[in-house]
Order: sequence, then structure tokens, then C-alpha cells
Amino acid sequence: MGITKTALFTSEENELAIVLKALGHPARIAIMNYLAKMNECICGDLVNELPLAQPTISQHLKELKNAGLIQGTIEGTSICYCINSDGFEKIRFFFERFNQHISLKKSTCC
Amino acid sequence: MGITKTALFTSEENELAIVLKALGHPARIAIMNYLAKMNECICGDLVNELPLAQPTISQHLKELKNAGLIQGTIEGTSICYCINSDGFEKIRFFFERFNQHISLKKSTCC
DNA sequence: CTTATTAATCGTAATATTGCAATATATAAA
DNA sequence: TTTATATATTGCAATATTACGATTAATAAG
Repeated sequence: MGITKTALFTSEENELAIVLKALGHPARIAIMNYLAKMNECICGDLVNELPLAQPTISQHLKELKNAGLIQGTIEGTSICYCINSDGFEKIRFFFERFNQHISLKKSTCC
Repeated sequence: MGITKTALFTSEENELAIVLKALGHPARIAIMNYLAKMNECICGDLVNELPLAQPTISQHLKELKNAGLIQGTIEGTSICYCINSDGFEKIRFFFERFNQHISLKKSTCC
């Protein structure tokens, strides 16, 4: 039905899914990589950098912001975006949970 | 248009997005958490554990498998699933890229 | 061979996402 | 005030995702 049964899962599962879903698009990965490299940027920089129209990039920025992965500060007519650690904090423990499985490299599997 | 312009991004960005998108759903987070706890399971275990129908869970397992996050081995009439490290390897470097930004805690932002 | 058991696939309805043109908003400069 | 600059919002078309009933496939047990 296209609708995710959010109410049937824990808030931890849902919050985690929101952050990871926000990262689940190549344009948003590209934005995060660009921010990691440049430290900060404005929407216009990304419009020049990525092969997408301005409204599309603005929309992706909004999703990343809602997920707590970036933050924006108004600077004159432009908005300065940079990385927000909040989103990464949410997914940290999740990935740490798999470290032992990753290091074992399939040896525990049936 | 609902269609992601995959051709316009790098293969690294696209592959990363596929794995993270696969994790961007509470049911699939729940499946991964269950696997991390139990080490291995069959589809039927998840049908008992999660509030979703068998075809839905089978579909989620397929997506996780395609993303390289789990693997399945046939065992009689059932299929034993466990964690696949391949998917996690793909996203490891991406998150390491943000470690310094996370530790700085917003101090680098405009 | 027949019957369970287990899981995948098919078909379909409901909803979400993606992308952009057009427009709106907000600030800065002239 | 007018104009330019920068970004957000709206509306919409195309496509993707989610969920599940019905069915199929494949192995095991009797």
C-alpha cells in the first residue's frame, strides 16, 4: 500500500529508519560527501555541483535537515549548510551492534 | 517523477545509497536487529516476531539480500538467514568520513 | 504418491518519492 | 523603491514502495 506501518514498530526502529532512509539516495549521499569535504556550503554550490534543478536540491536538503543530518544558518540571502552530528549519533549504536558480525566474516552463518 | 537519476551519480554514490535505502525501513531495521541478537533465523521466525504478513517479510528479506546485508542458505524446506558483512563494508568508509565532524560537534559550522 | 511445511512470486491497491517548472519569499544592492 | 540574488514552496506527472491475498515451488514426512 506504499504506507509503512510505523505504529507497529518501536520508536527506536522508526527513528533509525528515518535517518537511514534520508541517506538512501545518491543525490543526498553526494550532498553529504560534498559537505564532508567542504565543511560548509550553500544551496547554490550544490546546484552547480550536482546535475539536478534547484528545487530538487532544496527538497533533498530539507529531507537531510529533517533527519538531523545537516543544519542550516541564514547568512544574508543565502543559507549556510553544514553537518549536524545528531543524525549520526542516532545510527551509531546500530552499526556498532554489527561490528562483531562483520569482523567474524560470515563464519557464524549457517 | 519517482525515478532516481542513477546515471547522473557515481557508482560509489549509487551503491552506498542502495545499502542505506535498504536499511531505511523500520521492518528491515527490526530484521537486522533480530539477526544481530539471534545470529541466524528463518523467515518463519520473523513472521512470528514482526507484525507483518509472510509475503511482506519475504519481500523485505529479498531487499536486504540484494543490498548485501544478509545472506540465506537453504536448509531443508526453510532458508537460514544471517548477516552478510559485504553490505556493511560498503558503508563503513562513508561513515568514517564524518567521524571528525561528529566529534567536533557543530563547532565547525557557520 | 499424497500431504504438510516453508518460503518465494504474482497481482494489485494504496501511498510515497522523485524531479521540475512556475511561483513565492526574503534579503541585499543600487 | 526597484532590481538582483538566493532559496523555499506549490502543483503535478511519472515512477517506486509497501503490504497482502492468492498462488506457486520445493523439500520433507507419511
